[in-house]
Amino acid sequence: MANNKKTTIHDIAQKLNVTASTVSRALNENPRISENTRKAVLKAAKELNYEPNQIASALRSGRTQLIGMLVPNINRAFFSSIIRGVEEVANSLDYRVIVSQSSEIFENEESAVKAFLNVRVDGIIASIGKNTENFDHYKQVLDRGLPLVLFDRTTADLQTSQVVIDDYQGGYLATSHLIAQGCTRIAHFTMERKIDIYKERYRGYTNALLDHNIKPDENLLFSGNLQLEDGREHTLALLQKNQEFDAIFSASDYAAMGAMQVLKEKGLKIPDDVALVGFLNEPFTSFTDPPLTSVNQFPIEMGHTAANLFFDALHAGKKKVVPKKTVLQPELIVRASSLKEKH
Amino acid sequence: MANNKKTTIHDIAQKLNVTASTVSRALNENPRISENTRKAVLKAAKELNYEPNQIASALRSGRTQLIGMLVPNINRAFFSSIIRGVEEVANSLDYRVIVSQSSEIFENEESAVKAFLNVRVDGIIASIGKNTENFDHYKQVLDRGLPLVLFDRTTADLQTSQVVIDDYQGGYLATSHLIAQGCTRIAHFTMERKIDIYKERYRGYTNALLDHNIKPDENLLFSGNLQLEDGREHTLALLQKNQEFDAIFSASDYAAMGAMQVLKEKGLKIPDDVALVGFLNEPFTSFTDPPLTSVNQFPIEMGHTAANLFFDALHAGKKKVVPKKTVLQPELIVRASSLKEKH
DNA sequence: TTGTACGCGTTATCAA
DNA sequence: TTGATAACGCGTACAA
Repeated sequence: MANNKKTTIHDIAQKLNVTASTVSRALNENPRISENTRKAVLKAAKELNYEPNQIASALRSGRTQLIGMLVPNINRAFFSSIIRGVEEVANSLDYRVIVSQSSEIFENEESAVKAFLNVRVDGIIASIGKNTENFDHYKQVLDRGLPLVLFDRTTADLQTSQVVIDDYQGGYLATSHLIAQGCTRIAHFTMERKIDIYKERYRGYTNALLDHNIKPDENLLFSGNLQLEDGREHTLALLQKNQEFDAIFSASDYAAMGAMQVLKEKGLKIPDDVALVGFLNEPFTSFTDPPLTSVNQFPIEMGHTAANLFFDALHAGKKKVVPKKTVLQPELIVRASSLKEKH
Repeated sequence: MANNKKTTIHDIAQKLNVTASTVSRALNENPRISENTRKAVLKAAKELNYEPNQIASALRSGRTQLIGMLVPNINRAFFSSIIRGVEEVANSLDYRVIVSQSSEIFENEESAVKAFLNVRVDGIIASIGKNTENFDHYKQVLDRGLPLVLFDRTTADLQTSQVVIDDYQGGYLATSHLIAQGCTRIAHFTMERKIDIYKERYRGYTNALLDHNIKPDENLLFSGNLQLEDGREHTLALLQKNQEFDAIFSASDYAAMGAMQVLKEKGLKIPDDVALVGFLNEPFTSFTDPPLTSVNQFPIEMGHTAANLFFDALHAGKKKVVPKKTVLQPELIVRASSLKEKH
């Protein structure tokens, strides 16, 4: 069946007694072509089962229709959903997405960007690694005039478009909700990093307290890696220090999960004794017992936005547009872990 | 800083007063070159900040170092872990992975494969969509002599390498474990599809019963889409029909989760009244209450294996090797949902 | 061991 | 509107 030799525009040209350039024009919606030859070319192309060679096209035109996408971890629901969002937009415009993951390792991040540049991607969409403090590899991308869009984990050191969610608002929403449920002694689990997102969530938490005339208490603040184990430790510490508390707002669902485990082990009722709110809206949050209230970051929409910003920059081309920063509003998904009976 | 013009092998050649072909050979570990010039070229390349243009190389050599990877859903833990596994191997060999998702829609699957061929990937690693019954697009890949590796969702209609887990063994392990816990009335949730995997799990279930002299009972068998809602319905049906049962083996964690919810709502104790085993080992299984026993499919290892099979086929080149089928052994992860007190 | 010459398939720039 | 020609950057027979 399948021809061993792939047909090229020359084959089509030969068949129609025209030149390859005419065929190329016909295939690329070039206006400098008559409607008749255009139709003839399209017909012949179909007959000969022509498939364009994008590599040759890329070499000549300098455009590969490839987007390099860099994420810390592909098998985290948040990131894979963002990839999905980017893909949806990209594929609809006939672009392909190349994915690499840094695994939060700086060297991987550097080499992935370099690899992207070597395959001559048309641009890069990336989320910065936790421990990255040097951005030269990203600057190289910008120096080459390629679009670079950052999402979620961004930095002010790079003058480029970015999309984040309003982490402050997320922290504020979560905390206000707990206060509305009657909680006044609200602990917070956070992480100390250069990354802004945790600071913002913490700021939202603090301001929500202040706005409701509750004085933030340092004894209720815990910093760690926000993994399940950290949540367990923080909660045990809370209990051991005999701190009075009636709620926990964790900047990550995993640490919230650790808290839930410990609270249940100690016989405390959720949410009546301690109300619980996480952050990320990981898939598992609806499967815990009780289901965990959390902050949804709309990852698919974030992917859509990142892709749109990318194509904006791409189409702007040389004439450097002002980088745009899009801030998405998060949503508090209220579940049983924080919803007290009407009081 | 960054040169606007990217340096090519010609620039290096000029600087060293040699020809581009010499530079090319030096850069490609071609043996037909003296050690001296090789070193000189490498030095000059570094000085001029040379980065190879993989597009030009691909056009000339016919190899893009790109692997097209097709999955039903990128944001399912099982699949994103497999992607991760493939990436690890591929990147270490300087290959990049292009990911597309079919979303279980046949047309997407077709167009993704076509897009892969257009960018001239060196081969494809894919998992077949649920509803796919026509494999012509995959046959085209094979006709072109490109490596094609199928994972998890495979078909006997295609003569190509594949990697699956031993679903039969998974079903057998799960069921035997429940029997060892003293269960004799074990319900099974399955799905009716052309895909083999569910049939195999069911076969494992049946044979485990028979091997322990338990007669399979059709009244304990439920077929659906294996989503949470299906699990709920099946369990309610079990209870309403007043069927005697002391365990449920669900071919999916989601349906098992639905069962867990209903059982708890009805005041039944897990595992004492009803023991519960799922399949997939989704991340959430360790966060449920009680944690859910499940069958681990080692997705990352599956990705490694798929990549290795891919490179086997790639290196075999034209001399069509016999397609290999690798069967990975699953592992039962025993958690509290099925672990009864010693009896 | 190195150079010469050409081609991979397409697109861009002329000129007609 | 179409054709002729060159070029994108690299790899590889073949010759030297």
